[in-house]
Amino acid sequence: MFNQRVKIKQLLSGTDAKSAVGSEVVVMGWVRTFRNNQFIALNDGSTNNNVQIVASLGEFNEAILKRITTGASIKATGVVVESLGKGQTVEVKATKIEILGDSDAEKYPLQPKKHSLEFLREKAHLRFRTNTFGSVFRIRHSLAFAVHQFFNDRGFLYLHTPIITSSDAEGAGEMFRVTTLPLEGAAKNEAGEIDFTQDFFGKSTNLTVSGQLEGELGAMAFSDIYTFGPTFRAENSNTTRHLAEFWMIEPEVAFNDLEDNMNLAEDFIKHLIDYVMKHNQDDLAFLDSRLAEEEKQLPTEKRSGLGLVEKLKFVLENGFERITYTEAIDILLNSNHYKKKKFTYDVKWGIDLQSEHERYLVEQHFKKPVIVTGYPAAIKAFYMRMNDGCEAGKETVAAMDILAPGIGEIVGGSQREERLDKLEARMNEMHIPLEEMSYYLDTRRFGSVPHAGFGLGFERMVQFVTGMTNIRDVIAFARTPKNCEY
RNA sequence: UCCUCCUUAGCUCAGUUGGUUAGAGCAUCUGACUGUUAAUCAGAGGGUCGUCUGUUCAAGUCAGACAGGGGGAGCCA
Repeated sequence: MFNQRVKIKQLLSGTDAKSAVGSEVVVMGWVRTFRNNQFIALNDGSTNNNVQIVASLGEFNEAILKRITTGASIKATGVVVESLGKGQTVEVKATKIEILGDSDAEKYPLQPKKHSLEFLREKAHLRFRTNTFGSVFRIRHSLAFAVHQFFNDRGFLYLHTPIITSSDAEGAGEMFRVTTLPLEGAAKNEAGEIDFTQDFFGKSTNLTVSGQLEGELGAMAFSDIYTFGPTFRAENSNTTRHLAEFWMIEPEVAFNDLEDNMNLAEDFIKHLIDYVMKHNQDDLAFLDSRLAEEEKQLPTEKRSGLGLVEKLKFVLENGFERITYTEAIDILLNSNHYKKKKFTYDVKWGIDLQSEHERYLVEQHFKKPVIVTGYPAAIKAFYMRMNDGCEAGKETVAAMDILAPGIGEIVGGSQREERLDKLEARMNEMHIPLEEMSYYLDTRRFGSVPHAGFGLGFERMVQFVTGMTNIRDVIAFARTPKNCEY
């Protein structure tokens, strides 16, 4: 057996470290730096912290030492000793060092210094080896685990909704077509259009933009379900908050109303933060200090004031602000910001809230996450439940968006329209073909119940917890317009 | 898709009102030193200044087009 190593995280962890002193260990990993021709900072990705391997002078031949370069992989055998130097409590005094894989120092792109995120983005296959991305992706892993833990503990069923779908009724965005038809010379029908009956599925198909509709079907049998999978949008969005391929979590719960839905979403987000704060302290501490350093470069008025860990703690300890859309509009209209005409987009009842409006509410007015409910029906999707007793022309739906500082919309959800007649009327109004959605309407025909759900953009959550400002830096290999490397 | 900024050594960046041989730190190589923490010291190599076109006696510097990237907006998660 080759692998009898101890993971660096375990080797360095408080109680284990002391008790290991005097014992022989094998560690394997990649060289971060080699200082003074004696001290190897070795990392294996289990933690942000490096273990220091000491190659005492004169005990190793030059040929081996020359090959200990940044990026090289080594296997070191040695004895755990209390460190003579500062900066670490224990270190490994090497008795044997084997080079597993050389790394030409002249060609290896990563250096023991700060690189720009833009540069590292172009070296996406190597950036995992940096402190920043190491921490980001360990936290991403923890968040994914915490998602399943949260729902599993609450008796939710993890429903795998399809990635290829034929439904295009939700209108959540532009879709990627899935086809095996040839690009040129595809069969045409009598009308001169491409004949999709000749296609693999016998109809036009796309990559999913949301698992919600299928999720609702599951909730109508299992009561509580969630999905967690990749989602695709072919929108030409070039921003720090959008990806063409991203991961989304969509719980759907029978018998929940909008308030239950909000409570679930708030508990969920807090659970995710809590889990990471308990399990990724080193990573958060590193990202915290990284952000603090970055903030120092900013002019005072642009600084956020709260450190990353402070921010997460604050969110954990305080309730999310809950306001209606109508209240939000009033707050905006009464703000000095509005009176001084500082908004680019006008504010009046009926508009969709613009980024600048959301940012004002979250970052200036409330300074905490805000849940906005009761949006105008005209700007929301067909499946959202119509609120009763609305003034004519001011119909609202039981929608809710959670807005987070620095990210904007992190959750979008609603109580669904469970009344068949109302749902059909709404679909007709919005020109959604009832026949194609017959399977969906069946849930309202046979034992319909009030139910609600929401979607949380996983990458946006990772952004929020890590403080990374560009969404391309929280997914391993980002897919964005004109960019599908690796 | 729109607005805006950027592109100079492997990396991060400087480069004056257009002017002769384009600079620094880190990295690399050579040597010295040796309990270092992005080690230090001395020296060396390394650039068709994003691409193309134009203005000019002369372009890294001015203008235009294109490409790539950043930030913002829209669409949304």
